[in-house]
Amino acid sequence: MSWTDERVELLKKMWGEGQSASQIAKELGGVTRNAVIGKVHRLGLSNRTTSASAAKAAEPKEKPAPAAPKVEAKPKPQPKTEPARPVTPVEAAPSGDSRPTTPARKQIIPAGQPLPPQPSANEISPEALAKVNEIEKKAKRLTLMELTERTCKWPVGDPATEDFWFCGLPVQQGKPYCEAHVGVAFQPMSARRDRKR
DNA sequence: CCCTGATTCGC
DNA sequence: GCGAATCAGG
Repeated sequence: MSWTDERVELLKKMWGEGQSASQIAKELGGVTRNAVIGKVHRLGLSNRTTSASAAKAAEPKEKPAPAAPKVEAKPKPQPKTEPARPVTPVEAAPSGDSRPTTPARKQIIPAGQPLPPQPSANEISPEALAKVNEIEKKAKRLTLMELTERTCKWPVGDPATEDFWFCGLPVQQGKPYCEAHVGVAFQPMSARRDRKR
């Protein structure tokens, strides 16, 4: 793959939006994050005020200084312009009953505790649900204590019963859930589709 | 260990 | 110009 105008443009756009090099590379396809980073540098756009390493490479080992005129004409302090960040909606806080929806919820009803009606929770694409049902078979079934940064925090079952655990599969980068659960947690809002059956 | 970006350098 | 390898940090 080569850096066509379109690809470069997308690169610029995404980079500007604060997307990571790996995400951009993934989106573009055919390139590695290294390629993206390399290109970013060549294009001149580099440090965004973002996480991770900001400017550590600020001290190269030794520079023979081949008469580098220091062509830096960019007195750009810090526009302090927070780029529109994607923002991650929820940080699953499995406390009490605050679960998004319980897909594979069994028909268990805690004695005397009728579950509150879950209105619009059934507007999830069948595909996504099916996917969830599948992965839940492989779920690590972790307890609250076992959850880590990279374990899916999707709750399964009812907290009031023994049938309660967290997915625990590897989370999707940056999200609190694994891929499958991200799929049902963050519905584009129009996964609507009338299956005629 | 996961991830991040930065730099180097042979191609 | 390109990007893998490497580096450096969180």
